[in-house]
Amino acid sequence: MNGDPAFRRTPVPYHDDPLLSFAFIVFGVVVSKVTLKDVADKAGVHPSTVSRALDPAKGYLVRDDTVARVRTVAEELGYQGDAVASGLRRGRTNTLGVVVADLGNPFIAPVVRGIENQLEGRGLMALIAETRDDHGRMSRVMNNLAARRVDAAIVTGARTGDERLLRRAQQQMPVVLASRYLPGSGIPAIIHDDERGGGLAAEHLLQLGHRCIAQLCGPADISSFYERATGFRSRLEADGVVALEPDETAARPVMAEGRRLMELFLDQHDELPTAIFAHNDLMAFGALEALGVRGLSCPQDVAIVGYNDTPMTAFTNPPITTVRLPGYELGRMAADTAVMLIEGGQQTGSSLVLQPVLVPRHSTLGWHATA
Amino acid sequence: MNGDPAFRRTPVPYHDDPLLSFAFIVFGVVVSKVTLKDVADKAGVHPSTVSRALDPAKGYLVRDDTVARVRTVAEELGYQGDAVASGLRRGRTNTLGVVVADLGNPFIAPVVRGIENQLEGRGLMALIAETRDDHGRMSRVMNNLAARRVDAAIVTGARTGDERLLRRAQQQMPVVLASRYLPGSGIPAIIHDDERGGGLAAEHLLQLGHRCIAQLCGPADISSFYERATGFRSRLEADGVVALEPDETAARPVMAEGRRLMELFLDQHDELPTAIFAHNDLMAFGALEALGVRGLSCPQDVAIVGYNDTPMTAFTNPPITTVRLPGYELGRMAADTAVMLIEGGQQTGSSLVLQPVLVPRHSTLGWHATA
DNA sequence: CTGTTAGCGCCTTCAA
DNA sequence: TTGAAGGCGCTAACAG
Repeated sequence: MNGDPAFRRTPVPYHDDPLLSFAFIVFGVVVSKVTLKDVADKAGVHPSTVSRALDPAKGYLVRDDTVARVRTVAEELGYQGDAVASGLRRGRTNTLGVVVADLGNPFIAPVVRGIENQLEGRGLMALIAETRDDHGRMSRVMNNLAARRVDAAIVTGARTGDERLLRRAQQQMPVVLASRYLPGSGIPAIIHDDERGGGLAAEHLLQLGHRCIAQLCGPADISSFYERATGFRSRLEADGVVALEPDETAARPVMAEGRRLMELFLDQHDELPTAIFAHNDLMAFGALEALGVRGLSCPQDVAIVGYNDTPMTAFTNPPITTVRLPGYELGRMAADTAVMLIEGGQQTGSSLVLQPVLVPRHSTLGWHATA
Repeated sequence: MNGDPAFRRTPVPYHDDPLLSFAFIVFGVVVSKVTLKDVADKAGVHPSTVSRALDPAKGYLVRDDTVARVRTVAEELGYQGDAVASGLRRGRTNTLGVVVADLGNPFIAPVVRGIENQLEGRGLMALIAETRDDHGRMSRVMNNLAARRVDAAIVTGARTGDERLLRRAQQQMPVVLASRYLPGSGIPAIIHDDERGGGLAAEHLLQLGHRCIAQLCGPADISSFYERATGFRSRLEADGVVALEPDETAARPVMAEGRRLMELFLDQHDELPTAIFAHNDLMAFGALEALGVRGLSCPQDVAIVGYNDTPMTAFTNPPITTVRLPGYELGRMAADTAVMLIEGGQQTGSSLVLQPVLVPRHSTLGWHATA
């Protein structure tokens, strides 16, 4: 990598070979842009024949030896079909938009992975965009996807305020919500049962004997956090326990906000709760930090439950009890749903709901009532 | 979300309004596909005028009031430009391919994030693909990107065996390597100085008094692991210490392989090393597990150094000493380089190399010589 | 400043 | 089984 020539890419008319319409200069090397027509000319057939011969779904229309000849010529010329032109003609780009709130959130990686893995093999690819939980960005992103004529969009970063936007987007492409949904919007969604997840967290803490319990809530305009909160509260109430909460919810479900809410709570309440439910693992770590600063330790002084089962939670100090969500599966199912919608399949009606599992670890199991 | 009507998307000729060439049925609602021509007709101008009026870079060619009128009509009709058609005509898709080895590797998230954030605002978007370190997949992915006429590709998942493939890909689009590079290939790369990173790890351990030191190596055909190994070895040798190694390297840089190599090492060597350098944090955790199974603990029995400074390493048990890489920055710079190449800029010559930093934590600081 | 013309590369009628 | 024709939606080049 020393002193490479400029990497130019200037289209120039190519005169030497009448077969080749165009050529490019790349790294100083002339490279042909071979088109269907070039292949057709060299093979002595019409471009449409080449098109048919090279399309697996249309190959049967062409005589076998013609197909073979065309294939050979295409190979020789290094023909590389143009998906853009094909997309324009067919009205299909074989591209999916994937809209996430935060690429840095560890929960999102398996989801994207599930989507990508499910798309691969079908010739589809994912265009990825990050909204950072910002409505303006969401708007721009959806417009951009519409302009690019993606065949469908999978949105994992929806907030309540985005509903109108997303319904409008639906007029241009199928939209599938993943992980976060918009109740009553009619937009198909693949989600996890967060009300149940919140309930599982509550039940676990109750069983361990906790009665003074707090929760640090994620943004209330995001379905998954709202439902975690509700599920948690109602399970506690069933046992006559009231969930304590700081008087704010997190602006974004990140570590810094977990820390801030924990501090806020400690400032506002004299009595230390014996257990805390943080709405995701990131916030749980923030809470952990805030406790540490005040000389409190987990699980001796306070038990903590997180959410998501982020890969490292098993190895943290202490290992964090958390609610595991099937992120990879969720991604795969969202991709499947999108593909089904693209192909005009029937929307079966209700959202698909995946079930969470509680994973007990030392952050709660290590706590013992000091009575 | 109960009993939504089928999500059909059938193109139908639209007769009621002669202005509108086409309409679609989406969710049972007829939605127009408004084209430039529709806007032009309604505004009483020629399509090219609309095209110019709506293109920020060409707007100055059109009289202000015409621009205003066109804008209004476009708004009224809900005109949404077609980036596919535009791309075909202009020979530019405003799309970048981003090829990663493993979307699940926590190091990759900030890189992708850096790329995406740098692209956003320039109207570019990233098509993402995962190779899973598989040569066949890499081949298919690069072909797919070529067919889609991406303006450039950023490849973070390159292995030595992919060199020919990627040089061929360069004839169709600019290629930028990120994180992993191919020495001598002439393909521009943004990397981190892994030889230095390995050296930092070695130096740290030597300073703490270790003399019996092992390393668990990542795949040798990936530049970054190869250089970590070399940098580590040579720094140790400078102090007359020979790096111990199991007789295999990891097939893939993942936790399971870290565990396997650690076990292999323990089986092959009678003497327990006092410190271990794992080629990334994932492998470090694998090693930690393997040690735990044999009743050994870190840092009391063995000190461990990881690599990457994966977000959670600060919170693990024990917190892991690791080498921090500027992943987000690397992504941004790779995107910048790609954009520069797209715009025909000069390739400045050498690769850009970012510097790693050692982050000392309890996994090494907690170790004390038992002499 | 605006209109005309001519495709970009492909695919899908329709006709032979 | 193949060819001819036309156009997807947009934009660059050329006139005026």
